[in-house]
Amino acid sequence: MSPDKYIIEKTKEAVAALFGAGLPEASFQVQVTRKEFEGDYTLVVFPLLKVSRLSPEATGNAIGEWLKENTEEIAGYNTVKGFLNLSFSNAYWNSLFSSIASDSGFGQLPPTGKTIMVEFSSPNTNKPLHLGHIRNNLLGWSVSRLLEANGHKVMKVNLVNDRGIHICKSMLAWLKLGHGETPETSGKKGDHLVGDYYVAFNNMYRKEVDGLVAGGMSREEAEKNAPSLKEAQDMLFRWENGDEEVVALWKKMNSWVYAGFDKTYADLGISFDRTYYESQTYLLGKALVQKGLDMGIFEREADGSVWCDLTADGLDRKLLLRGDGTSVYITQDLGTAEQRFSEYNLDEHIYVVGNEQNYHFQVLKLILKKLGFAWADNIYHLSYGMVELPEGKMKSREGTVVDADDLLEKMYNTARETSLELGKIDNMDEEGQKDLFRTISLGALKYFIIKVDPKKTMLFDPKESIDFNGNTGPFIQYTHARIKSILRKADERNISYMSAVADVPLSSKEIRLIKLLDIYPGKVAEAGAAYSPAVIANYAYDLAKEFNQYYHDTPVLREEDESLLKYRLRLLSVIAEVLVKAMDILGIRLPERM
RNA sequence: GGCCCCAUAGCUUAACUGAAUAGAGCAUUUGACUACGGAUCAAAAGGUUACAGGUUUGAAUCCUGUUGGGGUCACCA
Repeated sequence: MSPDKYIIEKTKEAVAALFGAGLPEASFQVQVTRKEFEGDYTLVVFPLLKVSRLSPEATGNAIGEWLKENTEEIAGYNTVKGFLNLSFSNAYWNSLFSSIASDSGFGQLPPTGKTIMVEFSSPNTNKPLHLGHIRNNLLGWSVSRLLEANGHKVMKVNLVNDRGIHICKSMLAWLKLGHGETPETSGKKGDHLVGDYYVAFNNMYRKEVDGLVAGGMSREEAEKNAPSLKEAQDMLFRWENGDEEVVALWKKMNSWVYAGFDKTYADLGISFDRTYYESQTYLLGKALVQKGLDMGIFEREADGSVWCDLTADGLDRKLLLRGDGTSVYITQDLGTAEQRFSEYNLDEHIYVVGNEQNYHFQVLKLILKKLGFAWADNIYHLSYGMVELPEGKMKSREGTVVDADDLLEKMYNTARETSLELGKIDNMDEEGQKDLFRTISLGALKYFIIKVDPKKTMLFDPKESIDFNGNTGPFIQYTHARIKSILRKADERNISYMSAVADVPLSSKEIRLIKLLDIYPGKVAEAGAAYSPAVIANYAYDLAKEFNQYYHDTPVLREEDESLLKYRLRLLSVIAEVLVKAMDILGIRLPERM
């Protein structure tokens, strides 16, 4: 049993024995003792004063004395103000560590039987992925892994927005200006190629608008009537009516984009269990609109459009079907949600989508609830903040968008330069080096993004790139490489430490390390409940830092006492394992050497 | 304007359900390589947790108001 739970249980007994009264669970609060005080764990005694009817000090001392007398594990105590600091016996720490070390599934919580779908990434096919998508992808991936560690069955899905006016714009520009250019002939990655034509369209369009305005038309009129926009709209119409030529072009250009996306996803190390395409789902939801009309919760206007009035709930009126009977974004979201919940019998559905869509998801849940779906409550919008640059928001018009592929390449180069400079891997073969540079650069990027609380707007400075020192991914990777290096040396000396669980005296730093290891499963649960991989990231850093401090003044391999030597090596190996597990949740690999 | 989110050291950021002197990293200053990995460690300095009230034994955390920033309120997705 974990020390904090143990203390709570025993304190309950103490309170009953000493004061003859019981208290609710919430009255018992235990925390790790702060460094500046003597002790391992601290009981907050204030909530217990009600029944003790004594001063905080007297209450703490009475409970401390009782615990010391009546348990083997608690060896000492002191009370400072209202805080009872308890010290566990050395034997207790030894046995706690051995139970952690022998648990091969440590940190993996028991199966819950729940199935959770996580939708993330969800790109448009008219432009390449950028920094914002990276945050989305990394969050979606790590939350999925986190929920798996919490014992859930997780299904990762992507919903590709492959249809609509935007892709028609790229297609149109390609027809007019492309001269048959392909990824092969141009040497461009498919998503970038198509993205370039999207930009080209907008340039063409803007010129037309300016021309019309110069000819005396109002800007508003001009923006609606520019010929290229009309053409794009016509193309969308033809697409919706299955025009073979348009559909063939659409398929061709989308296939280029998908090849490009696949490369970026592979570079990021993420994958999906299923990919949905809007071209196949955009008609879903119409039946639900009819159902809502039948139930009387939706209303049809004279022009045929259908609305849901949410003003009574403090929201607005929401359009669900256009006057011409076609559906809008939310219509298909209603439909896909229903389809997914029934097809996979989901217990929960998480959407990893930026916070600019908070309102959308609020409306979505509310309408589903009004339609009578109990599972509407099991939809969770994992809303994350934007990634901003030092000069402010990323704006495609101003060319400040940080491209995902560019960024990955720059990170790779930085990692290579730094590693080669340090010269520790000169004897590694070329493939091994490349793999290492990739691991380090991705580790840096992923950690940098994931360690920040998802809901906060975060700042990313590409010029300064990303640090490799301090609270960073590479610091944790480095720590792991150091531990592995020590363990390799132990192997060379044929020291077998894997089953070393002797009764040895532990230093305070060793106890701190064991304490940290012990709270890992709790951190996984905490992070899972909050859908926040950042908790795990910060935990891994704490553990790595604690190890570095310990290691600096404890020359492990020089220890002459054999049982102590083996014990310490075993401790290091468990630290390395836990680091690997924690970082795996974040999608970050830890190299054996670097 | 209505609704939602955010505000912590010069910068980037922690702090689970309220708890001890608000933790880190970067940058700055200083110290530690005759090493089991210096991508390290030790130390200094840096805070009225935007502001004003309130609740509480106790508030960065909860409540009210103010200021500042962002988002959203499309027959776009």
